[in-house]
Amino acid sequence: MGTGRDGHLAAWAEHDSARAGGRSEEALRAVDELIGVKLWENPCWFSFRINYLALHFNIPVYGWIEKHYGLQRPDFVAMYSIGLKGGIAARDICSSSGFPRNTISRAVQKLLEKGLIEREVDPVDQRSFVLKLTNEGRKIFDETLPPMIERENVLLARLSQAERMMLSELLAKVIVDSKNWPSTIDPEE
Amino acid sequence: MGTGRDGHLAAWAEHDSARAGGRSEEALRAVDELIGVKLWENPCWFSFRINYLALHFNIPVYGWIEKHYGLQRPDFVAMYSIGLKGGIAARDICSSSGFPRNTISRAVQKLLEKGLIEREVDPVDQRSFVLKLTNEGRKIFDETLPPMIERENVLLARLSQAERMMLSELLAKVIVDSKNWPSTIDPEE
DNA sequence: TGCGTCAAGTTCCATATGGAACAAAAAATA
DNA sequence: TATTTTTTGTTCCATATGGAACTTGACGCA
Repeated sequence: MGTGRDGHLAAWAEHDSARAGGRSEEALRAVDELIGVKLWENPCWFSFRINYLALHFNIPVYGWIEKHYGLQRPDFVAMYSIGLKGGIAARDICSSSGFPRNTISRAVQKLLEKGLIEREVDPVDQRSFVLKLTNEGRKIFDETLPPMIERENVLLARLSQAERMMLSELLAKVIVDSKNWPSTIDPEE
Repeated sequence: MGTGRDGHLAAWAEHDSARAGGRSEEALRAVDELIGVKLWENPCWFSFRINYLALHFNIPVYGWIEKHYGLQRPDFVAMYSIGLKGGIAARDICSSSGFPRNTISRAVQKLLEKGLIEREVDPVDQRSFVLKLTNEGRKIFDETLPPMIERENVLLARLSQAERMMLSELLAKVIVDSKNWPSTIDPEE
């Protein structure tokens, strides 16, 4: 664990050394005042950075998709998931995306109505359905990929190829451990 | 820029080398099937990872906060922002958190009603208000910090201290560039 | 000084969202 | 086998959410 036994606040203090190392005077002035504080003087440095980046990907990308295809975020997330791996069930989309069952249920129905996916009863489990993209769905999937990738490249523009690989590996290493994360914070639950 | 001129899909191909390098056979089996695909065979590797991590911080943390303090996400985000830097205005919370003006406006009013913050008219701009935590607000801020930091440590448990610093610096380097990101994807806007 | 434009915060309103209860099938248990 | 418990997807409903219009004050410019 490392930092665990030192208590909660130790992590903040330890992280201070990273602050001093990583921050240039130029960087301090480069960002908005409060963003700077949230970036450099924030005990929850990780969650702010993650959320800030997610935000600056999601808002433009999902805004654009809704405007052009009439699909909102849960709809597109479902379609994208099916596009990445055909034959999955709604439950898989839930667990990998974090959206609740009912939201994904609605998304699936909307995609069916629009003719972007099709489904048939899973032969080995009569309750659930096997989901696949239609040609129409695949077309949209293919069309939306480039602007999404482009947005990622905009965000990552300052990182070299080596830095991107390093970032990719670090984030993957964290996520691979996700099966060990308790789903709640509360000890008494 | 680097990858920019190679076109959109080049980034995916280039990233393939990272995949082969970073992924162990153990890692492949360690995560849920679809999560594995989204992690290792996803042209939008960055946004998935960021969103997945944000999710697994936000849901337990904000769920716990709402349950214990009756504050929802925008409320707490506003309070946390003010706690990090007193004297800010609502507009600052919007730009650093991505929540729209009306949502933050409601959050501020709720915090005022609960006596967690106080505000006075900004002397140099009669339209806006200077926001500060009350003692009560500061108390909640202090109480919520440890479990939030603890949740970060749970997520980052597999990373060494050196890896955390590396991750911290890489993410910061990306965010410092955020002033250069266009707010939209659409070229014709 | 007066006028048009912009920015901060609020209010209104349509709807997207998620919790909870539900039905049906599968799995577990006895 | 019979019975309980879990899982999958849907429906219902209260409400959180964000777009758009609005008010008021600041700012630019003639």
